[in-house]
Amino acid sequence: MSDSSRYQPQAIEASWQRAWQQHGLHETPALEPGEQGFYALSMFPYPSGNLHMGHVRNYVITDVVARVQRLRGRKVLHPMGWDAFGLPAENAAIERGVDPGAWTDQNIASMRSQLDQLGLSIDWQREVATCHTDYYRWTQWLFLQFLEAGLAYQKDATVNWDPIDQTVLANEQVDSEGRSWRSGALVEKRKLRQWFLKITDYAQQLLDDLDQLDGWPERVRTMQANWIGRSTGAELQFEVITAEGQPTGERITVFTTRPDTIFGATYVVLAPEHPLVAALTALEQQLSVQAFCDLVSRQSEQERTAEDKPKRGVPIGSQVRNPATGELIPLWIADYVLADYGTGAVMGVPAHDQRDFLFARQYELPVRQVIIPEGSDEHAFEGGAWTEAGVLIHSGRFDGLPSGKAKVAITAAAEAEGWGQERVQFRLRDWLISRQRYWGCPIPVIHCDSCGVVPVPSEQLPVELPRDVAFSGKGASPLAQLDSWVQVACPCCGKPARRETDTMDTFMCSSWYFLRYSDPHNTQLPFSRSAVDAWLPVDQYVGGIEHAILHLLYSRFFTKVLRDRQLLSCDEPFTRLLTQGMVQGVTYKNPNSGKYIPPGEVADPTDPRDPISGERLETFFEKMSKSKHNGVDPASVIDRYGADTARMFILFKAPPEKDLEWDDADVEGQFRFLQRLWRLVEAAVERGLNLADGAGSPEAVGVALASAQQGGGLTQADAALRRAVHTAIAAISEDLDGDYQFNTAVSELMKLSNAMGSVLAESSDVFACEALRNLVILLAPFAPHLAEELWLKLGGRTSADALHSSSVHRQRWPQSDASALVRDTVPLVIQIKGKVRGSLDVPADADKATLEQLALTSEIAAKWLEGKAPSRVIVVPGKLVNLVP
RNA sequence: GGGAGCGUGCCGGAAUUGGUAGACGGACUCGACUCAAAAUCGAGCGCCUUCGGGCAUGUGGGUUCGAGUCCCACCGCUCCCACCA
Repeated sequence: MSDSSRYQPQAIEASWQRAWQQHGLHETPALEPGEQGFYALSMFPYPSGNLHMGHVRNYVITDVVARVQRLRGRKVLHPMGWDAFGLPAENAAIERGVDPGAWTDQNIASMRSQLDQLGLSIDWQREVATCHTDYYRWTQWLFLQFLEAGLAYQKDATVNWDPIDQTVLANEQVDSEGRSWRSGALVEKRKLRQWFLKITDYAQQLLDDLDQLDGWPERVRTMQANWIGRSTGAELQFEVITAEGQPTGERITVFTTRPDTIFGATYVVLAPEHPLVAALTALEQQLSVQAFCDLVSRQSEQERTAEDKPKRGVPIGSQVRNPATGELIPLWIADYVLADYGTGAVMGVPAHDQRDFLFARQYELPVRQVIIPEGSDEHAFEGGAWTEAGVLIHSGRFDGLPSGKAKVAITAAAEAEGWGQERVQFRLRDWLISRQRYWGCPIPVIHCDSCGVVPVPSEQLPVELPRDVAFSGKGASPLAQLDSWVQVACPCCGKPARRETDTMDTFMCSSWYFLRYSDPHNTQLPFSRSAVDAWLPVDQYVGGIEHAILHLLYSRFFTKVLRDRQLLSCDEPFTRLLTQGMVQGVTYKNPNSGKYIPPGEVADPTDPRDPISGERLETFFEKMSKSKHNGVDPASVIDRYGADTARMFILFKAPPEKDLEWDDADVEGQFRFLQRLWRLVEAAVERGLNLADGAGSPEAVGVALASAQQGGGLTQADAALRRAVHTAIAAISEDLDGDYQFNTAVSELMKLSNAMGSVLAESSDVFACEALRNLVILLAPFAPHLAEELWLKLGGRTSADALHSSSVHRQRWPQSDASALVRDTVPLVIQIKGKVRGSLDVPADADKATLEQLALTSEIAAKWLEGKAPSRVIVVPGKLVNLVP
């Protein structure tokens, strides 16, 4: 075989990529008024400079979705951009003295060229980078919208301080062990004046509207609902009484979900940070309270919330009056009460709350049972809290009420008597957006001694990041140290004032990028309402599960705020969400030393040994990472097999939402499949088949079918071929509707090619052309370069045709012809008492009675029924007959 | 502790939603071609079997003519949330 007839992806992919680009094949068509476009979106990457397999999987999935929609005649928006602010650029500046902007732009260029090699149908005309002024001026503009709406505010806050990155972190950026999501450092507590967005104003909507999102994975919706964390209960007020018995006039407000247990409250606990602690501490308790508060403030979140940690606290001397019983009960502070949830104060009901119980036992506080199990006089309370609902006792006029009714009755009584009210509480906190870093979007406000916080007038936007900055990596933000930038005249009164030196959390920048794509070059607004309403919401969003809470929740919040500001119309930004699984690599680990061994150093994968010690290695699949040496570089795969093989492999190897095990042998197998397709087409070309002038099109096939009808029907080979083709069309179309099942879609392509391999040679030209035409179009979304090349080889277009109309990617998705699936006889399964005993070929149109007769008179029946008549016969037409003796 | 999900050959995974379990691919075995190897093509490939068949979708029950699929209990794994009052 000569070289020119071999499948060499390297020889075709780059040139097709260039041709598509030159002919603008992926540019977004303009929508007619009222026309519904299709918006396919991948989560945009941070431009680290290196494309990894996780990116590849993400973008390939979205690309297939976009390409299928185009073939189905939809106008598609498929953009890409860069989440380009963030710490790595600043770290590079500190470590290597490079300019963060230049460093980022270089990375963008390099990643973009890697992306281009994948053959993605991205409209690069709409590219955005969050660190460019033409983008971030609008991030600033949007911040001012929040400020104007009263949704952005400053407050002193105990914040998470990352001692390594020298910055404040949002709650969401601190993991369960109290470590920074980025640096891994144990987070400290500091009190600083910070900017917040009032996401809590939208808590209820963000929760309610999850119900609309039936195109989202259930678990993402559940995670968001948990994060928002709505609970209903009551705020109850406890009058403060000094140690000497005098009312102070103050009241402690607690939040509880169990107002029905109020009669069992035997003490009240404040968070150590509660603002009333100092005022209510009795003289003789001051030393111990001070010592305790110091101790708690030195603890990390992790130490404080460790599960098995004993609860600790001290009494502060004052008392409060239980509003239900009138009793005086002690006031404590304890480390298990959190300052920033609820009211920072809880009532202690040891009999009915496990934490309260442990605390009371430790400090010998009284335990009073006020709930017993329904329908029982027994004490369910046995050395642990009884936390279930039940019936009230020792609760005065509420005795005998079940918990549910008691909650309502007691809350109503509290409201009537002025010591409480119903209250809905959310776990969600306001979003802390200030960052004490340089490489972020500057917060566009000016602090003036006379005028206070003054927004930078929108015509002065953007507030540009200064470029002449020294990076030491120590102390405050570089911006704060740059007097020439900080010192500014107040826009309001003209007196000397100071710029805000904090920058925004990068999640701010990524909370609206999908809106900008609809109108990326607008210089008057972040986007026009007509453009954003024409394209939004995103029809299909694809990205990693790691953004299930953060990015997706913030984006939903932004969308709702901007809707309320009349800037756009939709309630939710993302109609359908696909969270793709991780890409895992073969990982070798020495179980004794714990060391990870690069696969290149393992001589025999069937008996993996440590190259130095010879010890047997553990082999497993795990998420690709540098430290585990289990990464596979996309560039090397493309070099060796081409992008189409990589794409097909990723789509075929696992369903999109499941983890994918990268296996070189399987990649090789995928490459072989594409080679088989190539040879199949080569053979067809040699035979003289050509798709020019509509050969094999539905019209041409229709004519051929009509004349075959006159001449006594199709040959067996033609009928078999048509059945294979139209089965594949139906199956693949279904796999790409609703839930995306790319893995089975690819397997259907394989089946079709297998079938064509065996019958194409005996088929007549017109049906062979029909098969080839459909095969190549069905292949196009998955392996776009190969499909385009095969299309050209087959004469689907000639090199003289204009690519932008005659490309395989501009064809129409085929329709399955139901008549091709019809067969004369079908196999009928014969079951005896539910067990399969054989099958018969029966006429496809046989009715139930005929099928029953055929089954009863079959040899299978004779053999298994031994002459007895069955007591029951179940006939499922087209499937089976079950004979029950 | 609360929530979500999952258990199918040697492996990744299919299964028209209650109707022939194991599609498709990988690995492996045999054969053809070759001096040989690779590639390619063909065949086989759940387990047991006295070759009639029997047993098989984590385990044990149940519903049904019929269960991987539905119900109950249990076992195991994964992910998310969690001193949230």
